[in-house]
Amino acid sequence: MSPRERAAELLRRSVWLQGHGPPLIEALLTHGRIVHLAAGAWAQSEGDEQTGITLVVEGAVQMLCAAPGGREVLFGQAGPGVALGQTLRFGGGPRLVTLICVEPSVLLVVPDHALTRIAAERPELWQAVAALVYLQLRGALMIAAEAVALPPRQRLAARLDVMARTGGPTLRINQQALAEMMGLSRKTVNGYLLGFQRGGLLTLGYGEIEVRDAPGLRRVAES
Amino acid sequence: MSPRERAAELLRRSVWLQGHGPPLIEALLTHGRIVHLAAGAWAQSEGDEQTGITLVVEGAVQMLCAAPGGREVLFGQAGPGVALGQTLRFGGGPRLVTLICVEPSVLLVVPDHALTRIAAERPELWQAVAALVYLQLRGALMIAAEAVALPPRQRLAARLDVMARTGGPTLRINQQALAEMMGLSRKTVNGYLLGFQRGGLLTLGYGEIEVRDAPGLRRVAES
DNA sequence: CTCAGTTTGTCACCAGAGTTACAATTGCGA
DNA sequence: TCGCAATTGTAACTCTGGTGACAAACTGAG
Repeated sequence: MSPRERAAELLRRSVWLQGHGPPLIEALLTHGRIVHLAAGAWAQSEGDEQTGITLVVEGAVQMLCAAPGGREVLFGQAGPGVALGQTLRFGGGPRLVTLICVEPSVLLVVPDHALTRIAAERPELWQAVAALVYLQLRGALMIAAEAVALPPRQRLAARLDVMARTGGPTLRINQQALAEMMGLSRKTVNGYLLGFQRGGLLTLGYGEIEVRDAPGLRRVAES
Repeated sequence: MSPRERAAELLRRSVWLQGHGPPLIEALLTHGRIVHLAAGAWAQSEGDEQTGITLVVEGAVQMLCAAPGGREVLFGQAGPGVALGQTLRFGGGPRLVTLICVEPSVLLVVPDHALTRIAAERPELWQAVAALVYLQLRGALMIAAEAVALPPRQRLAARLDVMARTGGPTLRINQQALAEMMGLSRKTVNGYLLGFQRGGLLTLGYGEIEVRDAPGLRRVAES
C-alpha cells in the first residue's frame, strides 16, 4: 500500500474527521505533502511548514515541548494515525511542540497556508481542526493531571495503560526515554517495571515493553 | 458597567477572536447567556449547557480535571477574561474540566447548540474556536512540561510567574489550593514561598500573594 | 563470528518532600 | 466586641526517589 493510500486510510479512521466525508480527506491529501524522514530527523524543517497539521503515517516520532530554562522535555511518543495540529499565529514565541523521528518515518504534512486554501472552499475544515486540537488538549490535560495527582508508581502504570490503548500492546520505547517523559530516573522506572513484570502485568524486552494486562495496570493507577 | 458590556469588552481584547470583528462578538453575546453564581457553585449545571464556550466575566473559578481513580484534581484558577472551550462530542466519558467558583462570579456561557447556530451563518466561528482551544492546549502543555521537567521549587516559581502574567500581580489564592495544584504538600509550598519572600520576589498576605519581581521568579524557574 | 555500542539490572548513599501535629495569626459574622 | 473558622508558620520523623557508578545482556554492523 502506498503511503498516500495508507494516509487516506488513517484519516478515514480518525475521530476528528468523523462526519466530514471524503472530500475533506481528499483535499488534505492533495494540498498536503508526504515526507520521508530518517531516524533522528527533525520533523519540522523550516519556513511555515513548521505549522499546520502533521499526521504520522508510518514509523514513530517523539514529541518534545519547550519548558522554562530553554530545556526541551520529552512528553510523549506517537505512532501511525496520530495527528498533531499547531500554529504560530498566537503569542509568537518558540514552537510549541518539536517532533523527532525515533525510526525511519513517513509523515503527511499540511502547512498552514494549505489549510487556509482548503478552508476557502470548505469552511468546515476549521471545525475539524478545532476537534483535532481539542483531542490533543484532552491528552495534555490528562498528562498534567496525572503528573500532579498521582505518585510515581501509579503515574507510570496510568501512562503505560494509555500508551497501550493508543498504540497497541507492544510499546517500542526504551526505559531511558520512558523515565524522561515521566519525570523520573531510569532506576526508579526500572524498579517499578520489574515489579509489574513480576505481577504479570507486562513483559520486558530489549527496547520494548509488552503490555499483557491493561486493566491490571489501570487498577494499579487507581490504587 | 453591565456584565454584558464587560463581557463584550473582554471578548474584544481576547486573542482568539482577533481578526474576526464585532459581528462574531455580537453573535456570541446574543446567543450566549450571562449567569451569576455564588461562591462554591458548580459552573456547569446540567444538560448540554456543560459543553461549549465559557467566559469568566467577573470573579474567579477553579479548574478541575478528572484523573484516574475518580479523583478530581485542581490544576488552575481563572479570572476575568479567561475563556474555556469544551465539548463532549468526542470520546464521551466524563466531563473534561469542571469549574467551581471561588468567589461570587459572573460568566458568559455559550452552549454547543448556540455555537452551531452561529456557525450556520458565520462559519469562521470554528476558526476562532480552534484558536481558543489551541491557546488552552498551549497552557496545558506548559503545565505538563513543568511538572515532568522541573524540581518543585522551580516549578512553583514558574507557575507563580505565569499566574502573575495572566491575572495581574496580586494572586488571590491560599497556600492549600496552590499546593494542591502543584502536586506538593502545603508545608513544602509554604517553605518555598517564605524563601521567595525573603528574597524580595513576593509578599505573602492572608489568602493572597503579591508578586513583586516576576523576572526574578522566572530566573529561579530557569535555574 | 566478533566487536562496539546500546540497553537493562543492581548497588550504596543522601538530599528532599510527605506526614502528622500543633501554635499563632487573620478575617468575618454574631 | 467577642468568638469561630480559616489560614499561615513551624517542628520531628519517615521514607521515597535521585545520583553516580558499574556489570551483565542484547543488538546489529562489519
